[in-house]
Amino acid sequence: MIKILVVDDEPQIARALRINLTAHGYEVATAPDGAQALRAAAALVPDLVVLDLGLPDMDGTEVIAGLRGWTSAPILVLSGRAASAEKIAALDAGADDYVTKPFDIGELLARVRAATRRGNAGGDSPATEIGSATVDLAARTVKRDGAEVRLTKTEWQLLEVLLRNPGKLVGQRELLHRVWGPNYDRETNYLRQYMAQLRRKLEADPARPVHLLTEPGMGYRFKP
Amino acid sequence: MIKILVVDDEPQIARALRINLTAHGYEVATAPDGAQALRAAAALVPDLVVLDLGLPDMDGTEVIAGLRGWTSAPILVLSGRAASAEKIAALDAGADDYVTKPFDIGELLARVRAATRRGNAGGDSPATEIGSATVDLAARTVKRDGAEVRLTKTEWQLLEVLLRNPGKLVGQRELLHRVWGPNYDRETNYLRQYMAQLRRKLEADPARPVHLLTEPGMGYRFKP
DNA sequence: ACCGGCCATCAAGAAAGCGTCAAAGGTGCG
DNA sequence: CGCACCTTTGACGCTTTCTTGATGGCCGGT
Repeated sequence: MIKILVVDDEPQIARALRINLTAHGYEVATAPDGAQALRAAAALVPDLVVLDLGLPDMDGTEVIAGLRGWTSAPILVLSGRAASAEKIAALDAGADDYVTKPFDIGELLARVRAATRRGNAGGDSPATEIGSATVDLAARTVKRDGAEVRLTKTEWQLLEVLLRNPGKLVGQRELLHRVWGPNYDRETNYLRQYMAQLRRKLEADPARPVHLLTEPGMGYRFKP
Repeated sequence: MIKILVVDDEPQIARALRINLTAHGYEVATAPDGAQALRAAAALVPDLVVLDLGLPDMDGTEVIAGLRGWTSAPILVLSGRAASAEKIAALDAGADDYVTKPFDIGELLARVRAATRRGNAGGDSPATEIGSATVDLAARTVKRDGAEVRLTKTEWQLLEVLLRNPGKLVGQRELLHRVWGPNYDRETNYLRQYMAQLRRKLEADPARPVHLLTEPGMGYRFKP
């Protein structure tokens, strides 16, 4: 979850931002002035800071400088002042973007996405645990006891369908359709063949599977 | 020297930008339309692109998409339209900033500084190790045992996609799309050809690659 | 207890994908 | 205009993977 720190002394604006950002899946914290903003930033280590320049206790550039001392998280400045000199000062102090009030909330969200996109570029992907093995669907890697395990294309496709429906039973026909195509309905021997291979590569005891389970007559199930 | 590509169909604006940017120590190239912009970007590999959205031949978001396939250099959009929907579309297409005309040249320069600062200090160590070879994506250089290794344009594009996803599997369709364009889907022989050349130039034992790996039936992977 | 259905496992032949070599178009440059 | 380099093709062994068939075990129904 991406953490955003909103710094604004006007409660209604802070509240509006919090609601909008939270609704879009961000984790939001707020601070009403510069001192608390710096403290909150140190405690939370946010991934992005939305900073109003019109704070009661400190100058905006000081806050930026205080943040830039130890973090390189993007800083998106809000301000009522449209003067170019103000913008230049903020940007050169270390801000990444500058939006003048009144602002369109959709545009602000787009700028937030643009700013966070860069940080996410080399990011990690979610991994699923299967007993002693770790499966990374995005990277297409499997690690087991530190060693890499290689899966073939068909094995990946089958495993992916199961892992994307954790705990749920997936019918044999659905598995066949998703992996081999709509013309395959009754080739359950394919499933047996490849489930056995997956178990051999992932389960601690392939003969007695714990996570890749067979539901006789119906299908298969991945149990986390 | 930081290279900037200015894309604008209005000669006086392009000229004004070139003069101002050059005066501030940047190396500037210009392009009057989208097609030439993409060609110039491929040839120059700029560190930043200033892009006017009102181009005669292509939609602005198409140009952004075309650039984003190749490079992750910051894109600063200029536009006469102040509508939020336009801004959101451009930012979500991959732009990093959006400035409406008429703009203050000082502010633009500050935004250029902010965008380039992020690229330099953003924590990305531009040098990647591949066995005995050292690849610098930003400088477009490869050194191996002290000697320079030359890569062709296509080789660079292919290598860049892989290196930007370290450890991750990149599907062959995605590789074809990113390097040769969206009309290439099944020309896996291209991939074989160029992967072989890259391995010959980078791997210690091209016949038994350690870093540029093949995942049969799926794609290729760069393993650090 | 017998039988039939379903599943796991093993063992081939068939097919697809990969690496490599070689050579024909294109393009830019001197 | 010719040259050099890069890109695009084509073809051929070779390995890996997919497909297919056969065998034996487990379980519920008769």
